[in-house]
Amino acid sequence: MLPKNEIVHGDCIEVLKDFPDNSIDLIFADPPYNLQLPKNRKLIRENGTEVIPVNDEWDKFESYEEYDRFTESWLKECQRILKPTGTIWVMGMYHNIFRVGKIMQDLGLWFLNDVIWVKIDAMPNFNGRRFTNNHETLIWAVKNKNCKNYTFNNELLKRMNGGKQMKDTDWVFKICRGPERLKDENGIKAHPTQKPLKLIQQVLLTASKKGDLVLDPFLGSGTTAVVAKALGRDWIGIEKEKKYVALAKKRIQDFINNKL
Amino acid sequence: MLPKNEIVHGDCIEVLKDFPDNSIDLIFADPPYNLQLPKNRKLIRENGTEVIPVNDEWDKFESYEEYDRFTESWLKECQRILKPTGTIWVMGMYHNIFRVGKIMQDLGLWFLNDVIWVKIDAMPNFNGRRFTNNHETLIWAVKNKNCKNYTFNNELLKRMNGGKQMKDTDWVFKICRGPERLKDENGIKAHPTQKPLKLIQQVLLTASKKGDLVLDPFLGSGTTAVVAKALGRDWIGIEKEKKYVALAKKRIQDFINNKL
DNA sequence: GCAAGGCATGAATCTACAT
DNA sequence: GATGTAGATTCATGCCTTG
Repeated sequence: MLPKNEIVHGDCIEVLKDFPDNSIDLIFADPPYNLQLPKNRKLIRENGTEVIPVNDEWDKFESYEEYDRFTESWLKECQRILKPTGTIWVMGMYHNIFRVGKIMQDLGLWFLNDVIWVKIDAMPNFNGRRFTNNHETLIWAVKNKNCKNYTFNNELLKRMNGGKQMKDTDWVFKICRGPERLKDENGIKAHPTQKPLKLIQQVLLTASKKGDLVLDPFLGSGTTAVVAKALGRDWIGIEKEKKYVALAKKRIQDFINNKL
Repeated sequence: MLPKNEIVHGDCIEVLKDFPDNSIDLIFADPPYNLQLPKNRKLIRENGTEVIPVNDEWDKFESYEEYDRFTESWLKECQRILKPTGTIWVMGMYHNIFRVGKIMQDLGLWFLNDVIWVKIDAMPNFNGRRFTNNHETLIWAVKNKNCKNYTFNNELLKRMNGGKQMKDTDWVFKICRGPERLKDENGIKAHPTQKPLKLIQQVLLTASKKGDLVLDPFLGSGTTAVVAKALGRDWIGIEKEKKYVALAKKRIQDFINNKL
């Protein structure tokens, strides 16, 4: 039925179709951003090193329409399986978050906040033709407009914030670099978009309780699973790419071994 | 032809239809967040408290569609009249900005940044069920993907930012309160969504030059006109509500009188 | 051992110009 | 227009080497 505390290898839309209605407490989704980078262009730093872009096949879509169809499909399933007391978090940046947000509203998901993750140590804008991209947006929503009884750990958040109510602009975290960043056998980043543990931790501390069931339909490097495990939540991760399934499995096992 | 340095009283979509193609250097738009339909009108008691209407009758999906049609109409005109070297700024918050952003992308407008205005002195969230809303989002875009020669005053921005490249999260300004806030004869705020001068000033300093022509299709209290005048830009303002036309006209005249 | 400096690098819708 | 090549451009952070 529900494969708790496991990674499911497969297309998330297909996998989600087998999940029962109203069964998930919290969904964290970091879907493909549809970056649309120019082809055959390299970005070289002054010191001669090359910026490795997100160029994976999973981020490529033929058109806005195709991206929208994909987005609506997985969001529809997520909405269906989300409990009325649950919440969904969807993360993105200006390439995709506006499309995603409109589709969420059209499905009837009801927004609670759009939270700004202000990045520390983000990459500068090299050519000086725009502002530095220094944030990502997290849309936080309930299943529909009538859902009022969702989890929001206000007192905990206030304690974490020096006694003051936390703002949608108070999420300031480092990007994932250094020892936390998973590397492959060549020392290159093993996943192009690994998210920081602290960011996901903030999501789970905000909107879930111990024993809740957390779903990540785009598990990637497995950050959500590790954080859920650490915080005593059950979790389900879905990942399409076999190599990332293996990466995340090893990561989770390493985490458990070091913990015990 | 182009009513420079004037306020045009009328529906912005109708007014914009008479403007020639490729004629505006910078558009700043702070569109309405809610539908202005009669069935959605809010009732305000004499003591200022709000009568909450029964909303169950009207179809929520229909209202989104109505808002989307309106949004697409004015954005289409704005895109048409924007110079290939110009840029458009559209401001909003989570109620509307995702819908607006998707429609902009669908029209072919090409995003440069989504800038976060981090508010100072924003209202707290009283019931402790969400994060405090502490920001608004400004989408900054060019007419289409191929437009590269837009104005971005990088050197000025760096000087304003201590020699460092400015980030999309560096826009921290107070909300419009105190003497800057226009009041009516009863001392009540004369416009519900008056924006701070410094915010609009940052927009114009970022993406326009002296002598450029700036358009605000939702002029409201006239902040854009005042800032444009102060910075030596020409401007056009469109405003549908007669009382706000009068308010802005007086404000601009007061500004000119005090300046001279 | 400690301080200073070199070096790597991060979800990025690069720009200008020639062909 | 589309494509290819050369050019100009950037910040914070942490690890590691050097002195």
